[in-house]
Amino acid sequence: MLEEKVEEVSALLKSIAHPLRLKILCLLQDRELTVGEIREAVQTTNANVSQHLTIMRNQGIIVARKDANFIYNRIADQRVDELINTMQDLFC
Amino acid sequence: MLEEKVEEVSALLKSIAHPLRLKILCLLQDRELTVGEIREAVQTTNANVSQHLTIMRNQGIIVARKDANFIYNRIADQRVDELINTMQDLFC
DNA sequence: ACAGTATTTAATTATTAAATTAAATTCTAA
DNA sequence: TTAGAATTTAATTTAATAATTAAATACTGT
Repeated sequence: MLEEKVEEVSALLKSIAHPLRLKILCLLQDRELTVGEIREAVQTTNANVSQHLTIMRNQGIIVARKDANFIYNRIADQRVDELINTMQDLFC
Repeated sequence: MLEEKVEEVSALLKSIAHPLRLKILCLLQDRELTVGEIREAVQTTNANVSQHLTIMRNQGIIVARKDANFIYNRIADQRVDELINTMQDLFC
């Protein structure tokens, strides 16, 4: 793997390598969810979910769509979806 | 993904999600290498390589074999090897 | 315009991770 | 048995992450 790719991929992994973020990504595998729905599913605070979503948005993994005062989140990068699938196949 | 698995997989990802460690894993994909060989390939200090190897050994990703005063390292978990391959397919 | 809901931002604190340097182990070969 | 090479360990410093709380923003419906 080229140096440049190593940096890119390790940055991507870092943004997935947190229990809450991994959980969020699993929730978003087959649907889009609002911050509130995610908060409800993972049992933490809005601020906490929001901050973790921000990390993943900055990484380009997740995109948000606004509708009224709800923000719907979904996985932006198809490859990340495939990576999650692979990890589930391998480790679950 | 079950809560228990989420913890397990995110811990695994964390131990891969560092540029130096990812680089080391790529180097070890098709062979075993000593600490010195790895240090040479990644251009850092022995201590630094050693510490990163320790992290991956503790995670069970890497095993070491001692011969004379050399320590040969290799990937211990076949699934990690497959994960690296998948990432290369997806992102390289 | 106002009250209420959803989300983000900011600030603080605590925890964990990383790199560096030097000292300590472990083994070999003479 | 001692000098030298390979690796680890320990200690220190610096930096990055995470959670929490409170305040701010953005939008809705009345």
